[in-house]
Amino acid sequence: MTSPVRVRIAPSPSGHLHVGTARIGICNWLFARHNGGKFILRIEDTDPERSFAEMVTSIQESMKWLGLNWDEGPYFQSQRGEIYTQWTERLRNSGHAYLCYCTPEELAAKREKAQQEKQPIRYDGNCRNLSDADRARYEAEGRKPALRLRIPDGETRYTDLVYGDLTRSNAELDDFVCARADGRPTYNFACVIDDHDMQISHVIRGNDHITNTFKQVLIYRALGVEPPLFAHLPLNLGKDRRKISKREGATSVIEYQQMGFLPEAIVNFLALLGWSPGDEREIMTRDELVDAFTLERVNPSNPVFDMQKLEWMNGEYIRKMSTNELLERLTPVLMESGLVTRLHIQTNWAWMLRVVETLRERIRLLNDIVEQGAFYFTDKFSYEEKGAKKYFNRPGAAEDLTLLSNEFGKLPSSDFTKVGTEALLRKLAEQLGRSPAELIHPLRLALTGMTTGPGVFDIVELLGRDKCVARLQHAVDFIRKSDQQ
RNA sequence: GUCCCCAUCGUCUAGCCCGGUCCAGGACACCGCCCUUUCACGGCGGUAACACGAGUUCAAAUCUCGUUGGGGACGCCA
Repeated sequence: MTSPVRVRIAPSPSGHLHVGTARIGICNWLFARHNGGKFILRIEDTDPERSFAEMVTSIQESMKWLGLNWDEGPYFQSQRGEIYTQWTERLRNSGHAYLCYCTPEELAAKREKAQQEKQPIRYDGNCRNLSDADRARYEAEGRKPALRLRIPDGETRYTDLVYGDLTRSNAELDDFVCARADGRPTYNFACVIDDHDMQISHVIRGNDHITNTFKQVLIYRALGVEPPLFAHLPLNLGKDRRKISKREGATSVIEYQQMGFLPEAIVNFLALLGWSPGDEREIMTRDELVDAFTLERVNPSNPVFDMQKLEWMNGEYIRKMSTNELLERLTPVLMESGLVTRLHIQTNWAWMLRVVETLRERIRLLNDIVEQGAFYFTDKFSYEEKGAKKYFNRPGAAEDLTLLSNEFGKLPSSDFTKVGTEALLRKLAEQLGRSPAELIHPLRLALTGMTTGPGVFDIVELLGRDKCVARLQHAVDFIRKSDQQ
């Protein structure tokens, strides 16, 4: 690599950071880090109608959350007006562009007509060869002209680092607008100016930009400037095989964050969408990704975003993490649920660690802790209907639980351990001539309201004698009450 | 309508550039068994793919062409 590697991610602040944009960002970031280059953040906010300050903030926060630290920027296109003006002048004077007096309304009408008549949708070249008199007439009407690039005959080609040699006939490309009537640049023009001005070495973006690339190459030529290298990545599709959209459910990184996904899992998963290291590794650390990432290994076909696999991967990361770190990540989730306060977590850290220990291999998302672990923090839960039918709605159920409650109550608290209570229950079962499971299932239901969950004696120990006894008695009351009805 | 791109299990992919080692490997999901107080974790096993048709070749998932299917682009949006 002769020139230094400089890549960029250029989101437009019309919404939160989209997972598609994030994936492109990850690839750019990995490419920069792999090559010891720079990763630049540029905000494409030339359209004030669709640019929101709070989204600029949100995008940056999501980037940071994913660990995509940038070396330069954010640059804002909205603050670069003078630079564009200079280049617009240069383009106008180069003779490669001309003024177009057609109004947006006229053009829209023509486009619609062409579409209805199933004709190619293209600019008709109305203003391509205007005489001075024509121009004067339009000016007299008060029309403000836009600046269009005059596309030469022939064809345009470039070598894509992912898709290889690509060619397109210039006849297929419109004379497109570079500067609007008010002087502001359009996307393609601003993009070229910025990439050149920021000395971007590789433009790595979604393959929906391939058509734009031909146009941009033409701009570079008209300006007499050397274009960067281009690499287009496949587009990740939603389950419906279309460009991932709102209908999909979660489309922005922030939503995944709120669902309880880990940033490292998202980065790992997204990096593997359309790219693979070539061996059979799947769970890869950030460093491993950086080390292995090359454009050559990008698969050109569009992948489908598979949420189930993301969830699996998130679970892998949860299980890999130390319990201490997991608890730290769980803390905000727990607090938000209203189940516990931060103070309670902090003052009971050791106990919390044991709680997390019992749940860690059962959760895939951080948020799963709320539903699955609620019983550790509150007595206010209802009994799972199916479970109650099966374990409570049985002759002798109340008696069994009463017996268990009494025996538990008699146990000195020093013996109220996982081992101690299990031994007690098994002995009791033997005396009753029943299998331990016949007591264990109702016990779990009484203690947690659920039929699934951590080992019941872990729960017993963590809850402690008093809570266990109280919950058993509450269950007995519940059974007697429903028996009366 | 025009143009561009893509095509291996349901999904993500390895293999394709440099044809034989591929009756196609891994992962998710699914199914079964084991472990077990439940669920989960873990272990073991299973179902499942080279879109189709021609051609080149002794030999094609791999090369060529066509068909079909999918995606994208065609804005004074980005």
